[in-house]
This record gives sequence, structure tokens and C-alpha cells, in this order.
Amino acid sequence: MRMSNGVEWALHTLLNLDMLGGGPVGSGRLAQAHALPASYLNKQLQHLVRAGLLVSVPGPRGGFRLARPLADTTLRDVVEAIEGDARLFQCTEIRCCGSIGELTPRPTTACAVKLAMQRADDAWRQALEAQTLADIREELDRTPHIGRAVRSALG
Amino acid sequence: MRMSNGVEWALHTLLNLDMLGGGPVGSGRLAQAHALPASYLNKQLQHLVRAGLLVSVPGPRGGFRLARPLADTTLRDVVEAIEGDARLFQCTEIRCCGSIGELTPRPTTACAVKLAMQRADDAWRQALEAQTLADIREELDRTPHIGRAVRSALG
DNA sequence: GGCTTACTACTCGGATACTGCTTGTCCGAGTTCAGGGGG
DNA sequence: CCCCCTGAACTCGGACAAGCAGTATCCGAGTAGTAAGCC
Repeated sequence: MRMSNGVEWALHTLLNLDMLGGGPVGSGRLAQAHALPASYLNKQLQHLVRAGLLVSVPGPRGGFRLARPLADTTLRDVVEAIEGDARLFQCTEIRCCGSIGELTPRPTTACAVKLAMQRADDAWRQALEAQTLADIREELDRTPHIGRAVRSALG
Repeated sequence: MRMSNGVEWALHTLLNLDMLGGGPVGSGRLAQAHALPASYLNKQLQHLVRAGLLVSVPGPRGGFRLARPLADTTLRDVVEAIEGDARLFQCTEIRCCGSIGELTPRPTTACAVKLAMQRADDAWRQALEAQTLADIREELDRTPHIGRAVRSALG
């Protein structure tokens, strides 16, 4: 149960785009910034476009730019854009199968195991939602040479 | 990023073992209880043995029995026994790669993205740890026919 | 009759194939820009 | 000199393979129980 690398790529790319300002940047240069496979990064950024976090501009001088300020984008938005919004734990209702399932009437209440795992899932998503990319950007700005390097590499 | 089915299987199996009392139960019967593939369930239960949640008894009349009361086993114990204790988000330090990485000195502080994701990870694990299997057992006992069915199917 | 011993049946445990998803790559559709020709 | 048109280059977007973890299965090692043989 490992999260896709695309989440890390997406987060750093969003932060880089914010440090550069408004203009669109192509996936090729964004990939070069962190030595990532360009086409595959492009694929991940398409997920962010569909989720409304990025806007894509076709043609020469095109690329991707932020759809809204980083303060309005939470970690949860990014994770769910890449990974989907499926639950970490998927209940397959095995309580209704096999010899035990046949000996019990159709349950009317939700599976207690499922509910317990969902509580943890909710805590995770809530913690993700409580942190915006602007918070991380602020953290990064404590070391100013990072922003300078980004502008120097991509600007 | 989906959790393995083995977690669900392990949780229900642990609960079933507790409802039956102390004696060891073979993986064949435990699997039959929920119509699961026996050998594969066996593999998952081996993980629980290595984690110290179960004790295995070889030979005829052998099987698996609980190593300790359910009140001493948390959801986190089970999840980490099956899935391992690796972080959901694994930072690959791409900030040090590519053209940006070459323009920045070796960072002395931890990656801000990594830290933010770890905070959510910690919230998840904490929520898992706050719930014991005894709590779920208590929830299940609200509908007594479940326990009767388990004892009737496996006892 | 009681004890020892060999055998059988049943269990866990790990080694061995198979499947689906994540990862990675490639090519086509669309758009902007530049340059040349015409008015 | 200005405008229009054609072509080329560059971008995103989705379709097409490769690698790997999760899934499923099988067989061997070991043990408890049983039954037969011996004292």
C-alpha cells in the first residue's frame, strides 16, 4: 500500500509553478527541473487539470499554469486528484459470505470493521485537508535560495 | 493506493477466533467461514504470527489461536502486520535532483512536503491505534446472532 | 492387559506461477508563431 | 508598407508496452493421534 510517486511529483511541480508566477510552463521543462520522465509527468498533470487544480494551454508557448492560488488547494485535493477518492480500506462484505454468512440474516447495520477503518481514513483525509500548499510554500520560503534556484532553472 | 484484502480477512478472522474461545483453529476452517482461499488466508495469518498477534500450533488439532486478549491489539497492529510499517507517502527527495537540485546546496532541513504528508500519516496511524479489536468485538455483540453463527459454523 | 513403536492423517510454512496495476513510452490533434507572397 | 496565407515547430492528450507488487496455488516438513505388535 504505497502512494504513487505522482503525488510527490505533483506537489513539487505545483510549488514550482507558484514560485515562477503566472505564465504557463511546459511539462518538458517542469520535468527537467527534477529529472523526471517528461511524458509520465505530463500524464500526472493531466489528472490535476481534470481536478481543476491546473489549467493547460496548448500550442507553442503553452504548458500548465495554476488554476487558483495555492491557499485554496489542500493536500487532499492533490492526493485525490492523483490517487482517486477511493477509500484506503475497501470492505468486501466477507461477513456475508461463507458458512458464517449463510447462518446470519442479511445484516441491516453497517459492518463494524468497515466503520472503524473509515474513522481512521477520515482522520487521514482531515489532516490532509487541514494543510494547504500555501502553508508548505511558506515553509519553503524560510530558505530563500530555493526560490532563487527555481526561478533560475525555469524562469 | 488500495489496502490489501488481507487486512479485512485478518480482522474478521481475529474476531472470529476470539468469539470461539481459546482452542486453535485451522486455516481451512477459518477460510471456509468466509469463503476465502485457504492457502492464501494461511499466508496472511503467518504475518500475524510473525507480528506476535497469533500463535500457530502445528500438527493435527493444530491451527491458530490468539496470542493475547483483543483489548491489547489495535487496528494499527493488524494493518502493520499485513501491510508493513512503511509510510503511505515515500519521499524520494526529487528536490535534490534535476536542474533545481543542482542549483541548490545540499539541504540541511527535512523536505517540507515530506513533513506535511507525514503529519497526515501520523494522524491516520494514531486513529488506528486508538481503536482496539475489543472495541469492535463489543460493537458486534450488539447483535448476538453473529456470535451464535460463528460458534455454530466453527465451534 | 499394558507399553512401545511404526504409521497415517492433518497442520503450518515456504517456494512457485499468475494477474492486475503502477510505471514508462510513443504518436497524433491542435495551436501559435514566423516567414513569404500579394495587394 | 500592410495584410493575408501557408508552413513548421512545439504543446497537450490519449493510446500503447514493460516491470513489479499483490494474488493465488502447490508441495514439503513436522507433529499428534491411532492402531498394531511385543512383552
